Amino acid sequence: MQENASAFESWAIVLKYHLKEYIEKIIIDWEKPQNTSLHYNRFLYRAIKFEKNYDWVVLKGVKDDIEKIEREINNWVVNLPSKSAQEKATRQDSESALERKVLEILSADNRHKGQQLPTGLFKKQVSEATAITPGSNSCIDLWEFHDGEFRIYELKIDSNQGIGILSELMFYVNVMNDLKNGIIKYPQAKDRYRNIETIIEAIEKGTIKTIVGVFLANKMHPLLAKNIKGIIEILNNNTVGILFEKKSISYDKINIVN
DNA sequence: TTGCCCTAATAGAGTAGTTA
DNA sequence: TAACTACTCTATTAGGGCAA
Repeated sequence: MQENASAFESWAIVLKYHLKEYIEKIIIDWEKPQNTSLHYNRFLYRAIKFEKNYDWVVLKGVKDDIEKIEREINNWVVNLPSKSAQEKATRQDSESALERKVLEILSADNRHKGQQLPTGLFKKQVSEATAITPGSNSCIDLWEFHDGEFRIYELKIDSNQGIGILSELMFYVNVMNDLKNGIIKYPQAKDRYRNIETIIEAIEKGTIKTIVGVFLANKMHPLLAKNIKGIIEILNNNTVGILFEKKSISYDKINIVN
């Protein structure tokens, strides 16, 4: 999803920004791969959400596959953390070490927060046989819930400046938005880790009003960094809808203070 | 020569499944 | 149910290509 060849939303957004006077619509077209895979399913989900979120995006790909995803999505569940996240990073300058530092900062107040929240999609129950998308290590870096706002942080260290950060964050935001809206669900589980009960309770009580995807990075890909305000403006000019005077889905960028 | 970008290889983290 | 294994995926690193 993060690789250049796969991050189609990222390229579409930056093209739409940098060539705004030339581009009215962006058409996403593709052929069915010979061997369909979990990655192809995730691509389909991402493509469908991209078109739903932005009225200038048109899907022209394999119609049967799009319709199949739309038909079955209500049966999907998201996997839950099966244990606590690792406490120690192997390297002090690693992304996971930075993630824990930021979590400590978030922990300074009383907001609900957590790290490494899985986002694998499965049909009805979590198992290898029922996997829809890659799920074993597809996780939201950090999350925070306060006053109706569910914030998803996508953290990148300075050396990781891929353009795919945008596609990755969009995927996480859409999964959480579908969870919030009851389109996809969490399965039953007796063991709960990483503060997941807070999220489940918030979904059940309907207290999540808005999802905010936050780019948490000092350095970004040049096509994003130079014009991040304009990029975010395009991201926020979506058609997802407004709840309680706030966008259901929005994006923001903050710098990491070392 | 230097710095940047990209790619491929590898290490590490997290997951589901299996077994005792 | 805990411990272990196999597997997948992401993050990280090293090295090559290219332009200034």
